[in-house]
Amino acid sequence: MTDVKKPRRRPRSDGQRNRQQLLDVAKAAFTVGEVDIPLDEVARRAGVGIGTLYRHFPNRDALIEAVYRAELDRLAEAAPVLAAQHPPVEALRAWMRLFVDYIAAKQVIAPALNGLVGGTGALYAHSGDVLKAAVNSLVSAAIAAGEFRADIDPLDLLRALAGVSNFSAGPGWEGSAKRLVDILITGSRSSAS
Amino acid sequence: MTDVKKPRRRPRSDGQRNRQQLLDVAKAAFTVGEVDIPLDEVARRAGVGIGTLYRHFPNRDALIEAVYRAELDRLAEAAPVLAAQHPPVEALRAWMRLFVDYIAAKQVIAPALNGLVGGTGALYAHSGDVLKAAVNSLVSAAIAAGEFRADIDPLDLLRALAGVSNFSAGPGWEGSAKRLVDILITGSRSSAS
DNA sequence: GGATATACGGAGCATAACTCCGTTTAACAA
DNA sequence: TTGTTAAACGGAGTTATGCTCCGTATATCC
Repeated sequence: MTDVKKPRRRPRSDGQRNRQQLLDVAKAAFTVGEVDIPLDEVARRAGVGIGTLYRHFPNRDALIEAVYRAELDRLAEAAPVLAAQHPPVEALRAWMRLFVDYIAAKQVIAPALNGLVGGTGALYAHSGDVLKAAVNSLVSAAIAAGEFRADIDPLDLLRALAGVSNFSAGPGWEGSAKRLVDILITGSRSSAS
Repeated sequence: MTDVKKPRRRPRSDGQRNRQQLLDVAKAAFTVGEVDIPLDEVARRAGVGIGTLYRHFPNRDALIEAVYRAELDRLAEAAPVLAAQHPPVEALRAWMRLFVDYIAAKQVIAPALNGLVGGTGALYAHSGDVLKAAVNSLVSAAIAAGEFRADIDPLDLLRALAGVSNFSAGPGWEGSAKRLVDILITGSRSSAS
């Protein structure tokens, strides 16, 4: 019953190359706002056949997810680094701001996030976890240091942050988002009422 | 150049009836989670031809928007009522909780919200305004009463709230969302840090 | 160099969005 | 009530796009 892996052969080099090319093209398109780009077009730009695209990514969501996941992983990786460099609360604040910056710079996350939530939700199952773990560690540290109330749910903060990404249009958006980070931090402090 | 209106005739009754029927069917479908329901199916359930649907709503987004807008308007209307019944901060808290309840009860908003943000964005232009006005009045009152810091942007709170609607799956979600409301309120108080 | 698993490509199918236009009907006036 | 007409209807047909299928090509390994 155990899932046996028998990698009889090393994965083919052309396969990996094409896969990466597809991801690059897709990411580039999403970043420019072409969220609804036809998959045929993605394949064309990547210089591969449509069949190849579908072999690597069984459907549109799978492709978006792959792009999305890579970005989120990088964001999550920043958490431990920040935790090592700053006191708990400031580490959290810095991370949340990074989150905002990240969304502001690459439109990948926000648009990809939408249109997926309504779908299978399978994306969140994983990607959620990796981010969840990141905030979790930061918030736990703040609570352990007595800076945060013990009843703060890290997910709450993540949710609020994700919301901001939905509105990532409009001028002055970034500053607004960073103010929100401060509100959230302040509201979570143990000294607060 | 002024936009002249000459309603030579009263709008036809069957037209209005069909339009309403389409809205009802669509709302019902969305509420049950059938966000991707084919428009032919919507027309069929409403007992009208596909042509009729498209005359009333030029495309899918227009239909979703119409449903969505009606719901948001109702939510916005609650703001003045609550403001009359409670002191400023509590009115805001109550309204934000209503927001959460609303999302929890009817899945209309969350799924419809997604898949539209990535689109034309025209939806937010209006619907945003009506909600914006609602929160604005509540927050302004709280600031005027000296309960909130003067630099609080009502939109920040709205954004955070909208984010929660994205994660409206998973157990214990509602309680979590309400905790977030409290965090936001606490973080906005003038007494805080 | 031969065998074979692995990957490729793109024609073709299915589905769903959206258009077009001939037919029907509600509103109004005489 | 009946005639006129603007308004609305319906659904066949067009187009666009997601996705499948399978014969061909090639990287890997021996």
